[in-house]
Amino acid sequence: MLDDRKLDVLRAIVEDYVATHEPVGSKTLVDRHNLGVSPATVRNDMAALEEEGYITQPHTSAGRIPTDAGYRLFVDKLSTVKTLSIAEKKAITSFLAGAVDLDDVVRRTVRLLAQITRQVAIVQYPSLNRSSVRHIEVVTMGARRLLLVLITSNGRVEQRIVEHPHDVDEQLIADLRSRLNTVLAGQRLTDATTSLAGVPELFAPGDRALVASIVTTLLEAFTDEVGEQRIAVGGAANLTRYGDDFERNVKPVLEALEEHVILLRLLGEATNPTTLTVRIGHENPFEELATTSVVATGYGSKSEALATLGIVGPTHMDYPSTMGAVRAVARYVSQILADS
Amino acid sequence: MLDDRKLDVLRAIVEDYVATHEPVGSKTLVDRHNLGVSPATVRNDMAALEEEGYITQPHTSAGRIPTDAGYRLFVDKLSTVKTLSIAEKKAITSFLAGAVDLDDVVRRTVRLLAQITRQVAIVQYPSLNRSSVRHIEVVTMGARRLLLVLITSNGRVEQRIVEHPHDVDEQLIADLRSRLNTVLAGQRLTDATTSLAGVPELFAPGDRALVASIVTTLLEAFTDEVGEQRIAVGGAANLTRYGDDFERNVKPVLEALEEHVILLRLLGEATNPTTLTVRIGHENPFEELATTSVVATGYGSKSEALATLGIVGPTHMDYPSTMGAVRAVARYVSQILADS
DNA sequence: CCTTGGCACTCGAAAGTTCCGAGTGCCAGT
DNA sequence: ACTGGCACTCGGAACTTTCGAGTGCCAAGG
Repeated sequence: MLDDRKLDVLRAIVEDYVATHEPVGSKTLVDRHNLGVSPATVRNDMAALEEEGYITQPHTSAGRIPTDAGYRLFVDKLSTVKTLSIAEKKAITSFLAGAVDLDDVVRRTVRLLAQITRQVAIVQYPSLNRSSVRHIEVVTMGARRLLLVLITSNGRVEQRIVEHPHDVDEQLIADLRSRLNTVLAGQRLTDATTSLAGVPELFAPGDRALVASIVTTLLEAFTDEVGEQRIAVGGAANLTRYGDDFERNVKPVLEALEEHVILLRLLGEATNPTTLTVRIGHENPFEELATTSVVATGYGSKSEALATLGIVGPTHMDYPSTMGAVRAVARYVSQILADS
Repeated sequence: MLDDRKLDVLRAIVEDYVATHEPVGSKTLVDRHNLGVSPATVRNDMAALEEEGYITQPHTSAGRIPTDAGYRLFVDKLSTVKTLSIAEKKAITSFLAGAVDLDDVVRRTVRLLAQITRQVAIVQYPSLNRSSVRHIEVVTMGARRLLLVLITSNGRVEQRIVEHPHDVDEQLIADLRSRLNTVLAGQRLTDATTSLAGVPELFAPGDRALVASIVTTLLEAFTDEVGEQRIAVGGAANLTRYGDDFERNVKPVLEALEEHVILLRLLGEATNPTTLTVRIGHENPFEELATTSVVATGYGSKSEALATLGIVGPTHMDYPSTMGAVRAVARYVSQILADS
């Protein structure tokens, strides 16, 4: 039904449309891409492609543009992910190498991804699901306030403030600090609940109320973190290149960028860093983003994804380059994180 | 030159134009606002106002719109900052009260500000300039890596990783931790340089290289932080309400939002929380943002501003309401921070 | 049987035209 | 000093015309 030449024509249409953002007709197509046939032949092929639902006409007498299905076929069968140039790779590593801490890695990654793809970039912070407790610090802040600091194995730091009714003995704090660390050090965050259960009983009855409230806050911090899933976004200015029809294309994306819950659903499950997820137009779970595609992948260790990163852009994006960039960035970030 | 009625007319023009976004003529003006005079009289006044540069005509036969100077006069002399309703105030306090840590306060503030002003909100993280060292933690991460955690008096936590060539003795770490805390506790970040200078000499010659590198990293963290000035941004989706002329109005703002250095200059110096800074159109330091106004103010303690927050929006915004909202949010955030 | 040149046809976009009325400035009258 | 009246301006909306890229179909040719 769809022989090789028809597929060639589809590929040419996609490439042309992505480059020009204008419906492409049979004449221009044979001019620009050297398919060895006449416009009339191409017309027949186009009719077949339209029949199959891969391309469509915006209005009766105009060229064709790819449908979501057309892009899908293009991505799956007709294109190969473009690898970056050596210069680009170098730029990536050197840009990421300057990061001073985990937050900085994420910030730099977003910026980088936005710059090289020229799209809106989204990076999920590494999840704490798999991480464990490195250290817990308890510090007094004024007479009746304590600051809890949680340091996790992947370098993330969380803090919580605990208020308490009476003044607290420094000795008690020191005691608490050492006990918490003994009990929790090396524990998975998800396992901490059981370990913490017995802690209050180790203290004198008069102190138990305070200790219990600290333990509760700590547990909250653990579960919050496991669930919360922070996200960084960048490159929103690239939305201005979407072309016109601002209301339909740009506004929904801007709105989605504000809602991290939506972004998480867009990014989808963290995949293995070698697998790219591409969601084209209506394939993504939000109707308002029907003219928008998502290219995402996991990052983290080779075997196990820590979190997801990706880009959001118009369906008529340059998939091979974008996919190459996303994949490359994910790899290099994984490398940086593995090193540190 | 400009009697009271002319000023009334200017006020009416600004209010009308802000409400409708359409040039306003003498007839409609008299209809909507009950100035007790005829359109002809208003026309004369308008001619005078135009002469003085407060209003202008987009084209010969259209109504007038305020110039930047017109808005300036309106803000300075013709309007009073609108106070929020009790319901709004309650909503603010309850929304901010749920914050779990400093980062969360900032995130919530941005969101809140964006929502009630329906503009793009910008919040600078509290500066460390005035803050002091609460605690320093040194934790081993694997055999050859140390994590430094700096906790400041205003609850901010910074982290740095230090690599080192040989394995490190736990005893040395404990020693280092206690000495650093002894030397630094309560010190202003800006004063820390001198205090830290003598620290390496307190250790055995063999350990001094390591200690020195830690001290250096710590100092870097101090100065970085004092200089860096992090920023949170939200409500970009409100840009879609700018009206058309996307390229001229929206694009530059989106671009500015990516550049935190630019945002800092836009926000300007932190002022006392009771003083609002309003920068209208060309008054702000970037030509591309000539159609954009900034409303900002400091927040922090009553006497001393910690940092700045504000909004960015089109020059034709509702200044009284916006200013009221910005001021109210700044006050409530200050209160929250003072409490914690 | 697939390909091609030819041809009549379609229809959106761009350019041109007309029309309307909100808005203006000015002046004479109260 | 204010007002009603009046001639004038000119941008925007609505309509018309023109243009040409693009199409589908068909008959002829390898």
